[in-house]
Amino acid sequence: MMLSLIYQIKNMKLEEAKQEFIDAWGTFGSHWGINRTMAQIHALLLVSDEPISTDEVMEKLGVSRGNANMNLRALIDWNLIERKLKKGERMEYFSAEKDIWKVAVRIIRERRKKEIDPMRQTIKSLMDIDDKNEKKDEYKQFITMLKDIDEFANAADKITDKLVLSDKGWFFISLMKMMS
Amino acid sequence: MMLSLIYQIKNMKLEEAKQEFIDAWGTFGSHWGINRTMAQIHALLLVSDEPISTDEVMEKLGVSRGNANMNLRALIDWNLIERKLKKGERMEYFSAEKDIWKVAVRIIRERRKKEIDPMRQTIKSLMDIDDKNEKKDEYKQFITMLKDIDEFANAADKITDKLVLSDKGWFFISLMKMMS
DNA sequence: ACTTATTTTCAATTTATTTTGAAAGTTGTG
DNA sequence: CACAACTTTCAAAATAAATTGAAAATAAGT
Repeated sequence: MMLSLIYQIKNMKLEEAKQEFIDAWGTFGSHWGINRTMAQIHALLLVSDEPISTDEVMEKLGVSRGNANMNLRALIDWNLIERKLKKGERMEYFSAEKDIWKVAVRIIRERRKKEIDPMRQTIKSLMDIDDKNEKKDEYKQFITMLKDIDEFANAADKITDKLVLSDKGWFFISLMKMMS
Repeated sequence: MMLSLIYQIKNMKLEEAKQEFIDAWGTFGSHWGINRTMAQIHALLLVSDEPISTDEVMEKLGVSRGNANMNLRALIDWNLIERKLKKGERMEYFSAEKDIWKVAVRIIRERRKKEIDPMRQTIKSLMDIDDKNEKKDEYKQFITMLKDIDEFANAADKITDKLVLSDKGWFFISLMKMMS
């Protein structure tokens, strides 16, 4: 009895820390084009040992069923969490990928899809404008700028490809090589 | 006379392309935590040979004076554009850093300030929670996760430091080394 | 000190994004 | 197939972010 009280007290800080982590991850996420609820659900699942149901998400984060559902689906799309079915139960439970390396890689991949790929597409199409002006300085400058942007985007792509394709140890070795 | 008409026609596509670039950069920017007007002003200055005044920005982008002013200031804060004074004139003109390498580095630096630094700060403070629980699995797992996040953030920091400190050629060489 | 040109500020408005909640849809079970 | 258990959808409401515009502040010239 006394023991369980102490246990409660001891546990307090851990629970507080987890809560703070959830909030921080939510704020952080919103700076990264991930909406707050989505990031918070993700954080909640990251710190939860057991798979969690939609109702638990609603309760722990105080959000509506619709919101919980939509963002759980989005997290599945991003491949950050997965559906877990408990035998005998119909209700869906969700658990997060816990390997932070994989998490980061998947977030980066999604962001690239939204942020870099469309820009490269546009830049590429703009470089196709007719070259009757090729002698004009203004024209040359513009094309040069587009090329430079594309070159940079290409480097960013290369790095993220590396990231996406390699495993953690491998990437860190490459990184060290690069830094030396 | 005829010549100037042809000149107009020829120039058309370049101007169209520039306009499309401005729009695209605006959309792109908004995926990166940079508001549309800020990104569009930046694009406008990137494709403009001559320094441009607030009034020209307002006219070319169809935005209010307040908006133009605020975002021009923000771009100066980010070190992406600078004030140019024309002798004899009181009005301010602005011109953009044209070196895309530098532009990218500066954007990355600002984004890191907003997105990575505060998160690392929080993670660090969460790792300080009392370790009376050190034997508990749940506690250990949580701390391990925080450590992993920090390790990843640290790697991201290292890469951007490299980026910020090196010049373009140097960085691309490092990149090649890394890729090999 | 006054006038005029220019920039800055910021409360109010507009626009964009997120969230709600209840109805509609789906699925498994007797 | 009817019911209950659960999930999905989406129009409406709430919230957050960007933009306006006009007044206040600043600076330059006379």
